Amino acid sequence: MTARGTESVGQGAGRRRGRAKHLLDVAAKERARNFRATRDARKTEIAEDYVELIADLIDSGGEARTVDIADRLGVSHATVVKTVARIKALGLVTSRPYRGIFLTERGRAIANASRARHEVILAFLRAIGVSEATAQRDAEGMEHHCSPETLAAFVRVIRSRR
Amino acid sequence: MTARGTESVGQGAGRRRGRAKHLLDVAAKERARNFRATRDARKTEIAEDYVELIADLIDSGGEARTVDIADRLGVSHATVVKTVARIKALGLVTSRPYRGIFLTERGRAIANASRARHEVILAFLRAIGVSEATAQRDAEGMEHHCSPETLAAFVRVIRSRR
DNA sequence: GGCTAAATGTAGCTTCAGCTACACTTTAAC
DNA sequence: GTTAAAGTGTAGCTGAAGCTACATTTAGCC
Repeated sequence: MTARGTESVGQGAGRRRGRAKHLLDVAAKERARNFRATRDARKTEIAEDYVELIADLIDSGGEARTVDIADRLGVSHATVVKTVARIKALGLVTSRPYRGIFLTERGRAIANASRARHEVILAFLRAIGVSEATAQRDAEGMEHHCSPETLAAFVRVIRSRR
Repeated sequence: MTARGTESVGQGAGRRRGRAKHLLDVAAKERARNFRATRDARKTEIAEDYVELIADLIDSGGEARTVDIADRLGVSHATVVKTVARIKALGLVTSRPYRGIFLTERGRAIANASRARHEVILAFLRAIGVSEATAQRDAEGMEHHCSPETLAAFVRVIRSRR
């Protein structure tokens, strides 16, 4: 706060250094928090994508294999191996060499929550008239950035359109 | 397709190797494309966040400085310097040592588009009853994952609620 | 005009997600 | 039972985003 900036609060657009901090900082801090939250979401979304997909594979076919995950995600199998090791360290899955990949209780809980959110967003997008293909695509991206409050609002919209 | 997998299409849930490819692959490829699109979005969203913020700073205060960007984004100034170098290489901004950061025409166009999307999402979230703070937060994250089609649907919802 | 604090830039590290290339197991077909 | 293809694992690279620590430049104040 030792800014010897011009305290001339009549800023305007032309000054070069020293801005009126104080008030503006509040909004800035607020925004920084939002960006931070988004960045944090970015870090967890890959883990969520994996457990959600693994749950799908297990539930619909019996087992989750490295190749299947790689195919569905569109990445190389080596990337899958590495990422699975990471989420294993996080306690979300278990695996033994050359055996399949399984969810821990925590992993299963996250997968279920993820899937529920995904379904809500998908249903919501369909409800407001978005085409199936686009809904599928956008839901994948939006999924990790919708707070419970927003999801609740989505549910209200879905209900109101039925 | 030299898979000597059991061509027994009556798959079920118990088999270990060799799955019925063919039909299932279509859905898998489709999904892979969605994941790929989301990953690609992830790569561009930081660049978009930067140009959008730089545009805001320029428009509302006259100049975009490294510290201001760092403050607003909640990252260290070193990170900003590095990222600005990257988006400069992409042709979105210009800068000279110890001088401010400015948008190129392309950068300005992207910033404008980004801001427009942001505003639509914000208005939409407010319209369906999401609180201001949450709307601000979620808009930040959703912004990069809404296709034009979805945005158009949002606009329709906003209109229908006025 | 000098001095000092703020701003900026640089160096070098970490983690993560992606890749290719190569090595090793499993398993299914014969 | 062998054997070769499919699947899995490992090594080592890249690029991006983040950090801290240190060096340099700028500019406001006296």
